[in-house]
Amino acid sequence: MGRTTIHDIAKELNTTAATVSRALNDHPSISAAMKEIVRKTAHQLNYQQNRIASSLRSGKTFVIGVVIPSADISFFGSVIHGIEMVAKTHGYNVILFQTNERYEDEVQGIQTLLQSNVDGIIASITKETSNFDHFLEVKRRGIPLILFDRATDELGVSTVVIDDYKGAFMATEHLLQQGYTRIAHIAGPSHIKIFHERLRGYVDALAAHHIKIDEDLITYGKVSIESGRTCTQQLLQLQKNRPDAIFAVEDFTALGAMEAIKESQWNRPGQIGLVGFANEAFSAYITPSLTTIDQQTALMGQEAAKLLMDQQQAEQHHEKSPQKIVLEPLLIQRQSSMRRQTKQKTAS
Amino acid sequence: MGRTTIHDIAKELNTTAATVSRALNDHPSISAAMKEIVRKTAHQLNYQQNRIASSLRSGKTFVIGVVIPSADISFFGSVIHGIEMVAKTHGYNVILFQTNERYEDEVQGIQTLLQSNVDGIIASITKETSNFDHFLEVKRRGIPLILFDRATDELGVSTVVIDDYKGAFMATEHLLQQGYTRIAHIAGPSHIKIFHERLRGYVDALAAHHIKIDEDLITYGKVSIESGRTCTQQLLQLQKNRPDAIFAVEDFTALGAMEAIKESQWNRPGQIGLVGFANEAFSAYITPSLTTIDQQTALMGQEAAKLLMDQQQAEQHHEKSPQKIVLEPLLIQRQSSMRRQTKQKTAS
DNA sequence: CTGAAAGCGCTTACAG
DNA sequence: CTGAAAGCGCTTACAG
Repeated sequence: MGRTTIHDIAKELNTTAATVSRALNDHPSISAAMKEIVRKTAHQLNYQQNRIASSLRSGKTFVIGVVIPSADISFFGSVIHGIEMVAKTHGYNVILFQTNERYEDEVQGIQTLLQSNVDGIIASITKETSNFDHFLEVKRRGIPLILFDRATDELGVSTVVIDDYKGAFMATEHLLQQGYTRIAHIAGPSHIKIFHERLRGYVDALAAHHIKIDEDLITYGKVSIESGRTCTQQLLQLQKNRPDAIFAVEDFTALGAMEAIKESQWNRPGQIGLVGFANEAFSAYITPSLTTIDQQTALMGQEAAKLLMDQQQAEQHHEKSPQKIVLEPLLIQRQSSMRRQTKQKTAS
Repeated sequence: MGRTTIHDIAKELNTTAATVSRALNDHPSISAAMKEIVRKTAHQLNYQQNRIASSLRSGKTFVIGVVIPSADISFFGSVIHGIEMVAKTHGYNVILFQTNERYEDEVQGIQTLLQSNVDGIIASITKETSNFDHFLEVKRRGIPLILFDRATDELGVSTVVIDDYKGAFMATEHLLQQGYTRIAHIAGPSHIKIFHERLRGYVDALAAHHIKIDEDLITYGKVSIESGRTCTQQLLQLQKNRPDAIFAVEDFTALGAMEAIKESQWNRPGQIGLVGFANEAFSAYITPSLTTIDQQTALMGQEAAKLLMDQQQAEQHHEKSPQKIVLEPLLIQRQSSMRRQTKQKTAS
């Protein structure tokens, strides 16, 4: 009864725990013969290292903490998928902590992770967070910290984000290339950075193609299906300069826009172009399927984890200066933006 | 430099680490006055317990391991959401391990979790797994194990599943109540338990309403959009007894069926009823919106975590006999099954 | 190449 | 009510 320890193996072989430990950890000063016999015996006795004991002594836990709003949001589910995949290949485990967008939970999460002596933390901050003391404590302890998506420059840590500006630029340019000329934008609240960036991308894409910005074609929504519908109804009521295409700030807004278009008199395929942003799970399956911008969510997690793994190495040597990784958005072309409705499948 | 330990607090107060430890853990034999001063000092010195050290000594880690195919699948994302929420309120952390449906990864995951001395494991087994030795090892060590969704009776552990039979029964009965009488079923591979249960629910619902089973109306698909489309095309070609409704084994199959229906001559609203299973993210947003069965995924995680928390208590006293929790499926009524197309919104 | 010894930071019987 | 001491299972400078 009771798990096999290195002492059991040592006793079996008439040697010491120190030697067994070194052998199992492939320490260079142990003879090949010794390593061999130790490993064999360990296997025979069904030995499994006690990582807790190892961690306490060595100061390394091989655990990283991930702090996200909710695993129930597909975006974050996909990111932690990427994180865990990379972490695993480097021998690290992942502790998951959800904040549910609450600042207090975030503070508590960081504290628990510090108590657990994690070797690093990857986080996406809550919408509520404006005080960063808990993250500063992480830095003060010398624990590598990576922020993704919801990042801030205030902390001077490495970040992984997607290029919202470029994504919006691509979306708008795609509509132009399809031959649309009066492209409207349903924006989100401008004080939120990602939405502001998407607005900028839209504006600059038009400018780059020498199209004058028409303020009437920019409307500010509340990032919801309902809001997308309402905004679109307004846009379609414009007397002159009615838009012939809409770039919506994200897919749910686009979905509402699509409904409004379908209910309008301009409901023929290709009549009003539409592009969303996010590549939500539903966007491939609605009718018409929605052209959108993919955010490479799993890649985002992988890159964040890779940054963290790099910093694990770097710790020994010298502090690395914070890195800023900006992922390329991907244009996913589907039916909703195609000017000429060619024969296509709904799903793609 | 260096974290505050209980020894630092003890020195500050001219007492011993033992007393500090007891005070912080609210041990009954410590005076209220002592507890008060210890807590104050701990706070002043910014003390945080080292959970690793605590775990090594006490044998309890307050960590549970969760083993799932992938966090990138919305079903599992939702379940781990539920698990983490409950675990947190009980002071437990969650280590996440993904198998990506590979048996070897599952074995390795269980091994890592055992090395980390987790206090319990919640898992959903891979499609590949047919050898359960790694799970038996968990049992042998006396570590509580809970299986959800992909469960097996072979291990004699507690499980949380959804009532697939009942969900299918409800789906079929709903179509009957809408006035459909020739209800077809696109089934999945029958050797997979959940699909077989859904087939049984369909058959029994018809029987309960004295409707004779027509073997021509039961077709076996491959659980994909394409398969749903093909199967539906076949069904609609039946000369006599053409179905007036279809119950699809899951939502992607239903999506393919919906496309086939729309492309057919029976494409008027309410002409052919359709119900899916799973309440996938897209199902509310396609046109028409898809009636389906919700699997209460977050609740599944919560129930699994609650079972595990119960067993943490029980361990001290006596082994609890394994429990089997069967969750109620929820019928989500949307447009695709409505006989009379009343005025409705697309999303609900 | 191997061993003896100390110690990571806690918890907890055993005394008093 | 508090203290002295042992020990959880490892790792790792220090000797030889």
